[in-house]
Amino acid sequence: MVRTFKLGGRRVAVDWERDLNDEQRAAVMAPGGPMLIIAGAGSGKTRVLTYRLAWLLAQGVRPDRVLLMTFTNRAAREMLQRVEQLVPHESGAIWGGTFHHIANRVLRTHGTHVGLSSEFTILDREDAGDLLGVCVSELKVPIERRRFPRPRVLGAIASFRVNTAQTLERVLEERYPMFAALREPIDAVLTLYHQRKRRQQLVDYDDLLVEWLRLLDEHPAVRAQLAERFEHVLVDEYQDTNTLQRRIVDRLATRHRNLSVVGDDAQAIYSFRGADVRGMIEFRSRYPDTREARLEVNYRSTPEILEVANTSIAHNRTRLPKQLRPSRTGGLRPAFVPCADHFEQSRFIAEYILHLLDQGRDLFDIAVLYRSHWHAMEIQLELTARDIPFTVRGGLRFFEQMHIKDVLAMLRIGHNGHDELAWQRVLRLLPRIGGRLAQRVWDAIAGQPDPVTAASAPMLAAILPPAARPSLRRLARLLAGMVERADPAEQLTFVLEEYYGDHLDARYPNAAQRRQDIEAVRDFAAQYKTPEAFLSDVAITGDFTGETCEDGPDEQHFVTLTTVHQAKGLEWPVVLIPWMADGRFPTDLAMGTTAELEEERRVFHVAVTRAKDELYLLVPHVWSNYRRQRILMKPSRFLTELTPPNGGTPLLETMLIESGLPAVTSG
DNA sequence: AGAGTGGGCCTTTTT
DNA sequence: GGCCCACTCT
Repeated sequence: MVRTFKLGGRRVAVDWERDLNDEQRAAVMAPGGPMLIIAGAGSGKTRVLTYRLAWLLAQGVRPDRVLLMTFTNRAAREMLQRVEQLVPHESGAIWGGTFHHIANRVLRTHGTHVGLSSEFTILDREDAGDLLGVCVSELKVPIERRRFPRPRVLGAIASFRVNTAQTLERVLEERYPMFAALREPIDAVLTLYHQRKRRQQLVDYDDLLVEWLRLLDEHPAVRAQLAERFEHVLVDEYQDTNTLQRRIVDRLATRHRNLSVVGDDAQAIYSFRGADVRGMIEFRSRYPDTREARLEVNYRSTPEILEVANTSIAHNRTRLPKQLRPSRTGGLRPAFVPCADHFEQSRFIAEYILHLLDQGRDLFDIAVLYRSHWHAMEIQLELTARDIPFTVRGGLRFFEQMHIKDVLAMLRIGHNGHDELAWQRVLRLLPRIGGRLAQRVWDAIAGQPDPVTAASAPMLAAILPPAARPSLRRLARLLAGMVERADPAEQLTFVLEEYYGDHLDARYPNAAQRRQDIEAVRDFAAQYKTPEAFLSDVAITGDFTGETCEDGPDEQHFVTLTTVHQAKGLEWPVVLIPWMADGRFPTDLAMGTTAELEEERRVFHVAVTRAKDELYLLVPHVWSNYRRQRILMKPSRFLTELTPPNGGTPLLETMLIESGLPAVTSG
């Protein structure tokens, strides 16, 4: 059945019959109203969302009246591109992106209602931490009560509070009991932090959402305007939304009530960020007339892999029961690989990758997925030693690396001369200037209408000790030259050539690599016309590394190393999961409560369902920790619980490591 | 006084 | 390995 529609003078043809199975088609062609699409891993969730969008457009819905909320900007981009191919329409007309991205867009135009000028600056996590640190020292919190939370932790506490819409007291009791006694000083620090942000027009990630919701709640006219505008609201990865986000969605859908949410409760893995699966499980209680669609046919994995996934997740109590059904025929059984220790584990991974290559696999076919970044350390060393090319997704996000943040800080000063954090950062880079002198310079220029000009005033250097004066003069000249250039790419080139390149050479052994990084940023920045557009995108998304890989001139192939969290939504023919030991996966930090353990099991579920053909689960039996103590590890309970109690066929094939590996080195 | 440097502590997941 | 603190050098 091919239905043809006339749209914008162009005939579009989509074969809804061929491209979709019955389950998918029901979801795609559903009428308006609230709809919950429960989409198991690999069941074509993205396809359903894109075809749903295409269907709506084909029905005559105007693209600019559709809102698509996704978990990453990349996901939005990919879906919208696909929709454009299916149903040609004006590019960029559909609003799509992460909650933070859309919030930024909304607040740049309507923010004045909640006290934000359109020029506000977005703080990333490190900036927020720096500012919190300043607040702690300003309040002179009595640190003799030793364990006062670090700025990072303070940020996490503040974030958890707003994202779950709870009181500070409650958050401390439930998640940070060790700090419960410090509620008052913590509260004082957070209050000061909030005041400082507002006074300087600074907005952290959470503020984007908080202020968006406040805008909708306190300004009925704005809410009416936005709710009227978005005739259809679609939310991806609904299982990972938090209270704040769900409230925003609810407000936006008040007028038309055409709200489609898609997700998989078995893949809810962001509770540490305030997300709550129950939001999805209890969707119907908020929208009693919800239409439900289920996608349970898995197109990705072999039946053997799915059996592991199904058996494992069945141990969870908080879930919407479902069973992934294979569309593929039988393949290899997933393998359990016991290793003597984590060195042998790394060697196995390296050698097995070489073995897979011999069998005709490509490096791109293979991924190593782990629970925490540091689990990959020895593996990286081993792969490097054997010249196996690999890429590490995440870890330090690209834009969070020190050298990238340094040059971005210069651009931030050019965009907003009153950006204190950027000034402090840049000033502290200068020889003979540390935190104290940086503060002194900032105090001198902060009140000036144009701090960049003020910094070049000849008299200013007099406030510094003689040794520090030349570096300040040089910085002033640099900034003055930079702001003469209007677009961000040129500014970056200027900064790199005139100053930062030398700085790198003098300071880092891998200066060439860092220089390349900055050049990559410059190339990325070339698509932006103004520094502001560039800087806010960079602040909200670290979603850039993928781009360099694809657009890079060298078509190099590599194995992927990534945390499970960052692997979500991706797939590989061969997946290796190291550290399948209790205390690692599940991590011992999340084995306290049933809820935590169930979340860990969902992380495992995500990991397993990334694999298409082959899955290897590795357990090192001994771990030598940083104190060189040798610690015995037990196989993960996620593996032992897979074994049928009364002697059925085991789900895993034990794969013993054959000799040929170098002898285990001691110490 | 404040910048630079070496030693001890610990390791979740991220828009 | 990364981060904070205490110590030493200018």
